[in-house]
Amino acid sequence: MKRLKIKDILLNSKIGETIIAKGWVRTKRGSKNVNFIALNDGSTIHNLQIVADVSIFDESLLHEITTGAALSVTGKLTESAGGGQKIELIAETIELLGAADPDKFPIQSKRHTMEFLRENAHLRFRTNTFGAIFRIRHAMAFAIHKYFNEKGFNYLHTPIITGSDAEGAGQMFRVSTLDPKNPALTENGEIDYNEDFFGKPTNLTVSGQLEGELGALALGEIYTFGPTFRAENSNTTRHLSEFWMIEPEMAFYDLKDNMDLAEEFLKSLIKYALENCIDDLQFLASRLKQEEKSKPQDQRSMDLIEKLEFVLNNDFIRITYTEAIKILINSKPYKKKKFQFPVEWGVDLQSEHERYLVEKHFNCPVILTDYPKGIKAFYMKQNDDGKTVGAMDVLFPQIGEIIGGSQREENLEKLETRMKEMNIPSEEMWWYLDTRRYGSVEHSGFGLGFERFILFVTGMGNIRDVIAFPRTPKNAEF
RNA sequence: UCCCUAGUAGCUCAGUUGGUUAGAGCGGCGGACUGUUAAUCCGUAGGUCGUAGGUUCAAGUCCUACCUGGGGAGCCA
Repeated sequence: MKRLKIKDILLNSKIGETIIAKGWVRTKRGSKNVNFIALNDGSTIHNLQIVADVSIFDESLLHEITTGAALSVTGKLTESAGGGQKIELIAETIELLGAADPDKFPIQSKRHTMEFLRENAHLRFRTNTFGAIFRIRHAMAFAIHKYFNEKGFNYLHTPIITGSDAEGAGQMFRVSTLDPKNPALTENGEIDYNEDFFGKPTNLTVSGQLEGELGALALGEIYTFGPTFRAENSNTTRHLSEFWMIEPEMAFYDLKDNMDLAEEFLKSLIKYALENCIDDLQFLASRLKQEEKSKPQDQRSMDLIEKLEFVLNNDFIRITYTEAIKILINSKPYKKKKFQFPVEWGVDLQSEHERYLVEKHFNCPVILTDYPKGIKAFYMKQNDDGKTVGAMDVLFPQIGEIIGGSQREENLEKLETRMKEMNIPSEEMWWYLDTRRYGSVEHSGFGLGFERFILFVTGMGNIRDVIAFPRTPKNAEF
């Protein structure tokens, strides 16, 4: 007899069949004659109810069936006599695969705080919430590859270790094999990187974009999907030191093509989640609703599934940075001096401004384009007005910037001038500039923060709860 | 990094203007119960009050420093 997964048992198995199920005990309830065991094997949010007649099992065995224990159960499927489920398994044999000392096992069959579960990240997979989150996370990773594959994009593996410090996306983690206590020194007493593993200073990547462009300008369309590292001392609900990023890069795409792709891409992922993860989404939605009950009426947000459907069925608002500034200057909070930070053309928008636009003014995802060149990266396409660049940021309610992208500057001269202005060492970037020397074409790309997107789909509030083992300043446990 | 806030039983929390032996619910354990749904009922054990100093006759409670968590801001995806 073959072991069946609980998902398949609940979906396909027939009343009267004798089967084997294996999994972990969520709860056990008992009375004099019969014990009920909720068994979960991670294949679905739903549990299989095991019915154990007390008279046919050893008392010591039943005693060891506690929350967290692993069991193998053989029995016959029957229509459930109780109300909570359609079918249940009448146990004939129960094998205790692994006990879980009830005095020590930290996960109880009750609500735990997210903080407590974060400290028990090795066991939190065994809760309904984290089971749902990680099944959805997997489904979204799969849907990303599926989407790009179907569009003819090539998955490009850009390096994790980079010798370039010109990516300009923030503080980097150094990669070195030098002895930190006694590093090789030059005659001047400085660290001699010639003696280091790669013969030069190296770091963990903060973006695969520059290498991605090299691939796109030959393969046509590529995407990367890999870990990204930022050594910034950020302590927020939306930042990780190690996170996953998806970076498509497309030849012959202008800014509008780029936006169209970003919007279609995000919607296809949401659609996939609604079509394939509805059980888990419904669980998270009801969990969220429970949590919202403690909040004041005006701070409650839309139902999770309604929110996903709303984003799926509505066009993203597309406006330029310049138009956004006008809207902000005419806004109530601006006139009442409620904004903490100034609003004027040329300064970067603060999250209070983005939140106003997305959550109050439009109440819809917004794509902001054509930012002042002074606040954006060197590689962005310089517009004809001489003041702005072809950038685009996709802003989502509650989360803020979920995608940052741009059309890339393909003109060698303009790019070199801009690099000089921004003190970017162009000698080190010879390989990047070569793409503009030989057969340069217009191209575009963007970066999607995977965990930020998972936050949106799951409705979770803290980015540390949508990655298995979060790395943040002062925390690299597990 | 800055601002705010918290740290008391395995978990979630209460603990009054400083005052005797620090409490509750859940969980655990023991028992009861004809099918439960986070079962229910009765009983029971369980504490270096984050750490180190200080003030005081007396500190869980006040002060200082540090550590850790949470929320917000900045940096960004």
